[in-house]
Amino acid sequence: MLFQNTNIKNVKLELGSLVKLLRKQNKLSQQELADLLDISRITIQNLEQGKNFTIDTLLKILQHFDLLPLLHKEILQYKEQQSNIKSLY
Amino acid sequence: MLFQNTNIKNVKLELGSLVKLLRKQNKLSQQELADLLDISRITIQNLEQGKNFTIDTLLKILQHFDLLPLLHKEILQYKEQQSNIKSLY
DNA sequence: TTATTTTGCATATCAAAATATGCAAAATGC
DNA sequence: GCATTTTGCATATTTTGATATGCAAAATAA
Repeated sequence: MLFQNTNIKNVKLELGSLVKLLRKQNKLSQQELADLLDISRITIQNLEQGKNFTIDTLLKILQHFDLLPLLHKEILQYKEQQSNIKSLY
Repeated sequence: MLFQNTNIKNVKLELGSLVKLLRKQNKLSQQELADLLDISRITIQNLEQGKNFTIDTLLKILQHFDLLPLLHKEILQYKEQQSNIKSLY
């Protein structure tokens, strides 16, 4: 499609799409990834399809693909940035 | 503390800390933010304290502070980047 | 200080995420 | 083509996130 408008539903769909991409690039089936993370295949399936899910599920997956440090850094940087902005007033 | 080691628990704590920062900068109480998003104060309290929570709760909060487009963009960019890397092999 | 607001935490209940199982459709490999 | 693997989806059950309420501690304001 031409563009994606930003709303909660689409962000969840994109997150699901990203997880599926990472899983495929690592040549893992839903069941294999589920077993590695000690969660069920259905949980991964629901996440990949844009259903609601918990932050623990997402972070377990990101951790497996070594993306937790990157996310952690982004959060810390954004916090730092926000704190600095406030101090200007 | 000197540095934060990256694990799931700490990332959840940082996310909670970020939400609290955004809420305070906008001079909202937990109850006021909860009312605006039609969720309960306890849900926001748990998120801010690093407990487990759903992606819907987080995205509602980010949406309120106009951070959904930024997150959406980051996800799309990361997906694009990953796809390009794979095509090199 | 004192009064007011906000927050943290406990308990209990409700709603929904996570799970288990089975099976058909789709994708993959031979 | 056929066999195998993977995925999607349905139903039912278990687990847990979300909620409501009350109250004490902490923070804020007066």
